[in-house]
Amino acid sequence: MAYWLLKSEPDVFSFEMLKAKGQKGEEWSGVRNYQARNNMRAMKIGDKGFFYHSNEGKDIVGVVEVCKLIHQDSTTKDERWECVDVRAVIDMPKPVPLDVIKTVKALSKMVLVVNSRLSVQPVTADEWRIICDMGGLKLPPRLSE
DNA sequence: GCCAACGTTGGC
DNA sequence: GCCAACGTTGGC
Repeated sequence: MAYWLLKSEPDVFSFEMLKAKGQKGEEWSGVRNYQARNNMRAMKIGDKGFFYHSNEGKDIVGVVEVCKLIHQDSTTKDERWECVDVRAVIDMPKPVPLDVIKTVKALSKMVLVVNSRLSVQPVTADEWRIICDMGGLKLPPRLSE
């Protein structure tokens, strides 16, 4: 299984809003960047991702999982743009801020740090474990629910 | 609000 | 196919 990080501006679409969608989750629509889309193409059902609040908060606030594979983005007819669906899994007991992440040497190669503009990015298993730990998640969410 | 970094567009 | 111009993102 692979790990990811999804960014959203909380005043546009926050983790709270995703939680309100329940088990059905929501389309991760609106991505108009090939790299980000290609990352979504690589996602499998059950893959986990961090939910990051950009602009406001600038912290990882929760964990999501992929609940529907890549499909046409319903917000456009342009066939280049596709997306997956994700649902909220759990809150970070203690949100992990970007400025703290930047102080951790083992996280200095994170895409979030190196290329802050990519809205859907891969996370390594090591990065996943470290951030879950920092966020007070006792153990990383299980490989399958 | 500014601006650096990045991606996309389009003229040549 | 190059690259200048432009638009957007997102940290600060």
